[in-house]
Amino acid sequence: MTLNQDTFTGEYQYSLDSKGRVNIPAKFRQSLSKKNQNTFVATRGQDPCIWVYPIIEWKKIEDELRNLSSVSGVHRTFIRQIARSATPSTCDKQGRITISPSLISYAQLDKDALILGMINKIEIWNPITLDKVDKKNINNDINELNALADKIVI
Amino acid sequence: MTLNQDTFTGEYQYSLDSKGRVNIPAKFRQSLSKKNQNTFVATRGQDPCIWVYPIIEWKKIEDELRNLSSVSGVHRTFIRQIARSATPSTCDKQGRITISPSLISYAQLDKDALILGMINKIEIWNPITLDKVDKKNINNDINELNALADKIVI
DNA sequence: TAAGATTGTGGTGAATTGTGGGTAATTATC
DNA sequence: GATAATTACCCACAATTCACCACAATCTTA
Repeated sequence: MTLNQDTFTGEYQYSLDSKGRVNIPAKFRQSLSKKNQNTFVATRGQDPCIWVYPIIEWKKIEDELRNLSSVSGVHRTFIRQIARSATPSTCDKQGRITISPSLISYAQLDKDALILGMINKIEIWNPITLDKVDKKNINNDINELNALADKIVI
Repeated sequence: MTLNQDTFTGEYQYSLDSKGRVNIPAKFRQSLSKKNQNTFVATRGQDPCIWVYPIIEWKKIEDELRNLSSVSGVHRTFIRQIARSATPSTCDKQGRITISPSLISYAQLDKDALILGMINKIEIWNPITLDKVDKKNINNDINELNALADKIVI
């Protein structure tokens, strides 16, 4: 059975090699629609991880950013934070993308890279970091989860 | 893979040479549409940095400025800041543009130049200055930034 | 269970890119 | 109008990046 296109689920532990390359899980590559031409855009996540978008999806963000006026200081800061770290990367024949050094250091990536499917995007974590963040969040979120129940049915 | 044209993302650290030349990142040059004929317009940014527009994009800004009424003192000041320092520059065969001495001193540029993609334009910073501005912004605008992020980032 | 196909990882060579310097053309100055 | 200064253009080298190849481990299928 074929799932939705450009939709990512699951968890994979791969290695980041000495040249900053990580493998994109085969299942993710299969889900990726042809339009993307095997290209992703990696950028800073809101958490200390890397967000990887199919390029088609990223272009939507780009269009929204384009409509923000640079007369506003807040807008400028926002655009800068998102845009400066955004780097496109096409899968090589082995299915890997290259991560820029600044993103690697932002996500504190070492040898191990944990790849998470997040439906419309992919997250890359240092496993240790994710562990810490998970533990921290367990205690926090009960109220907000209740609020979510109004929005989504599982 | 072809991204949107005339759209710039990413961060690059290059050097400003003794003749006031900076390299335009190869990726930016590839993104630049033919119509621009490898020509940019550099001007003062609203932050202490240099803004570099593809000439086509710059012409749009000129049109917008034209429509601002000079009756308003704020408008006049705004137009003056941007217009007086605007200088066109075409890439040489190595992909560099020349920055005018007055812009160099405005952005307090030394040997190192940090080039940022800002979607529809390019920013050139002294890395140290950007660092300071970053730190200042982190504390100020968090609420507004989060609000923006909720709207735009997916 | 065995054979085939697929997937993840490391390394190598070729093409591209960034940087410095030198020469010709243009502009400004006296 | 001649000279000096500045600007623009071109060449060459070094470093980096990118695309490809090969192997080993894993999964699939008959």
